[in-house]
Amino acid sequence: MSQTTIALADDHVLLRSGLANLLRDLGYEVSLEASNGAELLQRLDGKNLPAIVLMDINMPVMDGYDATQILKQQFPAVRVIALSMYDDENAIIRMLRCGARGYILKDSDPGELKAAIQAVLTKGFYHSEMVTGKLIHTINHLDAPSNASVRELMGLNDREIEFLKLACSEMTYREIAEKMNLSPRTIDGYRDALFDKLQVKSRVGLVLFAIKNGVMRSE
Amino acid sequence: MSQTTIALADDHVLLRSGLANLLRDLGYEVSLEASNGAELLQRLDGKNLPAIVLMDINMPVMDGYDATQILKQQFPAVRVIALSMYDDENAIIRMLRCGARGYILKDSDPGELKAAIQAVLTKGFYHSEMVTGKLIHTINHLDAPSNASVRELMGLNDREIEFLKLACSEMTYREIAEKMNLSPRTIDGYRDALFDKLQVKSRVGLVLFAIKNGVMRSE
DNA sequence: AATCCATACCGTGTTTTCACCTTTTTAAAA
DNA sequence: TTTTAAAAAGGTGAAAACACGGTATGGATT
Repeated sequence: MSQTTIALADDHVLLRSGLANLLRDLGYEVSLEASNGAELLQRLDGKNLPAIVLMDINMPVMDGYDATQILKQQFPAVRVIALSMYDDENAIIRMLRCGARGYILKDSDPGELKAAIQAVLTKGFYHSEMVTGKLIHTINHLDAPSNASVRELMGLNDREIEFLKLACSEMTYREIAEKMNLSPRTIDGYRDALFDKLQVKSRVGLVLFAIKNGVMRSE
Repeated sequence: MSQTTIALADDHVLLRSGLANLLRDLGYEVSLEASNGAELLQRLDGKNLPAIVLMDINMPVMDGYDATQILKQQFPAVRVIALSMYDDENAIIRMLRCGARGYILKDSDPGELKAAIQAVLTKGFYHSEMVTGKLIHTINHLDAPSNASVRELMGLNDREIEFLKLACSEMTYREIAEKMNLSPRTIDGYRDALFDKLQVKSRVGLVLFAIKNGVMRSE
């Protein structure tokens, strides 16, 4: 069985060389070293593709996100493992969305690097506990705040929340008034109260607030 | 150190009893067995709370989703591990969103059950490879339609998409015109064109469309 | 050169939205 | 019963949004 080939994309020369050495020690073949995403893509010629790319995120010219995305659609067989300095939640999610199969920190120990590579080769992905934890956190906290919390946080009452929901539609205030069995003037009052409470100054502001806070999702 | 107490909620008597036995064999104390979510909540009295609840999802009267959600806000200290027959992606996500700290299948082996319990006790969560895989899949595929698809589907051009993004703010059209270096009249034109293309009839409609189609999320 | 087409732009008029300030109604509290 | 507070409703005027029917300009196309 032939050796697993790996490509590197990282703008820090020393880190890149060190990493290449380490990978060779681990028994892999480093077939390509690029200093940014654009160079990597340009030097991949379609044949002799690496099995895996270790991709830095922050790189000049073209960063890891874009490079991964393009790589994924151009050469779907090549699997990307993101390589980053920080365990930033957004970075992780974003790289995964771009198609990365794994995400490891630059200060991981060689054992983890090898584990990641092997997992990606055999199972198709590698996700450390750190990544999983962040993922769960995102799933849970990206969850829009409930109506209850909106009520409490912003001091909105049932009627105002009902109005807010209706404001997130193409109805005019007059039509909303009808639907709520109130005078248009009363609706004016609700609107002004919400403008004040939510610190917005237009109906679009109301809609954006409602969306951001998950006021809509109830029905 | 006192024994870890665990509560069970499952409508299948046999499975429940078997599970209780197994847990006792593993060294845990089973303090409560309920046949559905409502019964569980009703029999938790605030003191003598279990450290962990093994929660079935499909139960009569009140299912695992609602029970977990209520439990979470009523007794945040109690940690829920979901227990399910199927590795259904939506079920997993939904239970995690409801506040479950772990998700294991009913046909897992006792070792995994114990691992899950210990992980939840010590780290606060347990997520098997199966769960992580599903999560990644969701993150990648639940992805909102891209700008590209909006462009294609609705026939919007770059400038229109740029306008659409700005329309999702509290700026007036006049201000948007300034920011885009165009006359307010031109903006009128963009608006009218979008109203037509997107089949909406107000600025709120534009905002709702943009949100629904993920036009915003780019920056 | 004439035509087409897309983009940018203009005029006018109506409706809706927003701001500010006042009054009536209702229901609970003193 | 009077007081008080909140909800509902109103008047007015200015700004913004919307509708409709046009014009000007600069490429491509023929």
